[in-house]
Amino acid sequence: MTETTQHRTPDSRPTGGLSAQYQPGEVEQRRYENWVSQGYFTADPASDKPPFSIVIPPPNVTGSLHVGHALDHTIQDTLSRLKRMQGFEVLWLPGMDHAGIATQNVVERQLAAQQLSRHDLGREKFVEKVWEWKAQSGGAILGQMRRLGDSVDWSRERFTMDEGLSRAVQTIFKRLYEDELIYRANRIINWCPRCLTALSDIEVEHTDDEGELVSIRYGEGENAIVVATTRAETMLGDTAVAVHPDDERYKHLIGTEVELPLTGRRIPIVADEHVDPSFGTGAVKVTPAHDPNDFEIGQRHDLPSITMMDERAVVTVHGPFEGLDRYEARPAIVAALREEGRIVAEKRPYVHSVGHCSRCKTTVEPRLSLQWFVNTGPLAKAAGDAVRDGRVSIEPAELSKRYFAWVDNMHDWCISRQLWWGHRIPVWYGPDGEVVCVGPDEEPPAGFTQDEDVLDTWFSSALWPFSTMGWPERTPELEKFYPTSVLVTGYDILFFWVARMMMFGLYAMDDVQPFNVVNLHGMVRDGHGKKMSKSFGNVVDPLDWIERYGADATRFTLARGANPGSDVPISEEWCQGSRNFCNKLWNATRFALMNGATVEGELPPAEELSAIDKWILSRLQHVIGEVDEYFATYEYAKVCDTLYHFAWDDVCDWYLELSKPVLAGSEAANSQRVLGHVLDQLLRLLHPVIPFVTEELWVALTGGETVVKAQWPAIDKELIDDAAEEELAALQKVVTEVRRFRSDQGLKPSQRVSAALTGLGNVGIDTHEPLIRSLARLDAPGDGFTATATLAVSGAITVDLDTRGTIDVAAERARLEKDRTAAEKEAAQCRAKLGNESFIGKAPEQVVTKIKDRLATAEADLTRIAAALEALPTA
RNA sequence: GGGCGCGUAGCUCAGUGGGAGAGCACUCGCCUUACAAGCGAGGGGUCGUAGGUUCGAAACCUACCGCGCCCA
Repeated sequence: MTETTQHRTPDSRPTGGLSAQYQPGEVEQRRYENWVSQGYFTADPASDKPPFSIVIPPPNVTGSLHVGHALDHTIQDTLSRLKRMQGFEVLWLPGMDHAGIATQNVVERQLAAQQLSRHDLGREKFVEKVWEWKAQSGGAILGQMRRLGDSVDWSRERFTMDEGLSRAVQTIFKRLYEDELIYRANRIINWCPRCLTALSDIEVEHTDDEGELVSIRYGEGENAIVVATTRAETMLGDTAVAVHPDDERYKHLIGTEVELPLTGRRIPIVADEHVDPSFGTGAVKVTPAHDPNDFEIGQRHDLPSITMMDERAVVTVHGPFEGLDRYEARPAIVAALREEGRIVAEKRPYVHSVGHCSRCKTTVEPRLSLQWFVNTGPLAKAAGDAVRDGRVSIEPAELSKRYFAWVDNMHDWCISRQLWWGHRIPVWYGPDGEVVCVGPDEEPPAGFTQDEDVLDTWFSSALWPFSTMGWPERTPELEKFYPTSVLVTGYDILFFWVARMMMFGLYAMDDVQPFNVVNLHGMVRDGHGKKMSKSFGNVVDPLDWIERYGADATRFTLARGANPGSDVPISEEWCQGSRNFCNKLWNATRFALMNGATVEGELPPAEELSAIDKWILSRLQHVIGEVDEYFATYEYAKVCDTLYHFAWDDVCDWYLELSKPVLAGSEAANSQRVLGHVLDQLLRLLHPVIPFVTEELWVALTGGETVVKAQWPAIDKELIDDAAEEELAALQKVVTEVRRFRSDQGLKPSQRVSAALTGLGNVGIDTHEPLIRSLARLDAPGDGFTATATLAVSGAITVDLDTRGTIDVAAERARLEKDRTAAEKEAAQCRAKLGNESFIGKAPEQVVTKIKDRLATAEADLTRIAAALEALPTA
């Protein structure tokens, strides 16, 4: 298998230098570099063509191409290439995200290997170090995008931390600040005790974890009250116990105080509507500094907040527990309470929902702290309205419900992060508590110091559709390409990113939406629909597939699985199938070249064409129409499926086989031209999904410069030919029936059989008799022809075969009986319907007619099957 | 707990009122001058369960069972 069969074909016929098998590795790099150097992907804002633009969801600078990117990029590249061929000026803008926490973590890990922390370097040196890291190791994904074939405009690559984008960040921050849409406040936020930073709500992942539920008795005797908690350690920070105001069990206690165990503090018992009387004992401990719900209860009842842990989740309250980590403190405190006889019940394990840092998986600690927030109210309203009024459509539309649920209930967005890598908050503080927000071209007053925090990475990502085009300047790019045409991304970041781009885009761009369409795709899963995970060992590395099967096969596998809104299962077997498909195209084109296929000159007029040529041209028109329709509705799987079947079934299995005799003869010219045309069009249609093999083949076939710039096929209604399609359907039926007979009879393909065909004229295919004979391997009846079997094909065609007396009667009887059973079932179904008066009376006329036709066909079949069975010799 | 979605062939999925489909897998036969990464033929499904609407339900409605995702 290692040796290629490059010169196996007779060299008398030109093959365009194509080997017997497609070798993607040899083609891809060469083609890609050529496309880029020719400038095919460079967008021109001054162009007269209508614009089509996509901004890439910027991958993390730390990232490498995983299979999710491969899907996302395949779709974007497919759309970009399609639109380019359709005559649009296409901008697909690439770039990367600085990925605050992720990148800082990477560099900190490197420092840790040298026993250093970022504090040893200091802020300035550390940030320098991160830039160094980026220069050396960042952006591996960019090279990998080339291998996938991404037709991005490399001349416009951007980075969220580059100068222009930083300027955009500062500009919008100041605007929002001045519009009072950004504020600073002491709030309870999600805190990662490992990353030591605040997180926004959506950077927290909830999972059901095993914990414990401990019931603790506060107070003594009649005034005792039992609270249930999963976080016993936080009792050190309790400032109240809350019950529901209507809870009869506790009415007498409302307004009284109990002693908080282990501390000697006395805390009030308050009534609050938000307490669920059915949870636990119906009484809850209130720790305003360490729980978001408790924080709100605290606000409503004016309770003090006692912070009992530091930023690393270590207990800071003086006493025996001071210095213990939260997980050490929990059992220690439970033990101490148990000793006092205060533990009433313990449930272990107790499964409940726990939040984790989306970056490092550490359990999030709610923490009261001073942070910056975006007031999302008016921004989220506008973001919802843009979808509601149709300026932005979400595809598939069902997912817009989720979008509304999110934007209509958005919490204020915590945007400050206690990190060093990111856009530093442009707010400066004066010696006397002055606060100044500094714009891009402004200087802070002397003696002021800048806020230490940086912005959430998603803050700059939210500006991506316009910051990358030069905003806040009014650039030709913005003029031409904003709003962007489509945003392609996974439904998992609808909230992270899409909603935020909508808010900032509408705000910054005078209420013009950042994109017209949001095309959401699913998550890539393994061949059994399971989530890919390292621990499960089912992760596909797209680069591995590209290496072994080619970028086109990888892309086709992904696109073929991409049904709207649903996840995309892939497996290596299916990728092999895609590779086989590319090879099929390769060989079809090779065959065409060996047989003089050409794209020179006009197509011959219909009246000069054979039914076969007219048929394939007609089929092609339908396919063009279907592909256009499916692209318009983002049905990538159906685009692929349609083209796969047209190419393999119609073109290769039938058209090429039917054309072989003509192409080998002296009157091949018309078919050579039609074959050239069909392949030319087919390769164009496939190019957006599988760019490399189509480019190689199209150039070989047509001698053109590149299929990248070729015009997208348009339907020619003149070429639709129903008569030719019916004719070919009849022809296919005869051939298939004879093949089935041969197969059932165990006749080998090499075994020629004499046969007489009658009745072909009944369906107008008498002229195709030689073809039928060739495809079904039937010889003309010679002297001494004796029919030993008769095959009655529906449509009054009869094939008498001379099988030299060796007919397998049992096999033939079985075959006919199977046909009879099917026909009987069909006839019975039809009769039942037609015998139903309600059906006749209420069903539409064309349905009734159709059923009548079906019955007639079934009855005719039954008659000929009965005759054939009758004619069989008895065993 | 709230919301959304899904149960169709061994696997993964199309089909959304009128003849149960595809890819892969499987069985049988073939080195057939483009392709064995191929060609030809075939087997395989009470469309999750139970009711209902309808002349007619895989599709529409209700309930239940099972699974998934998002949010709290």
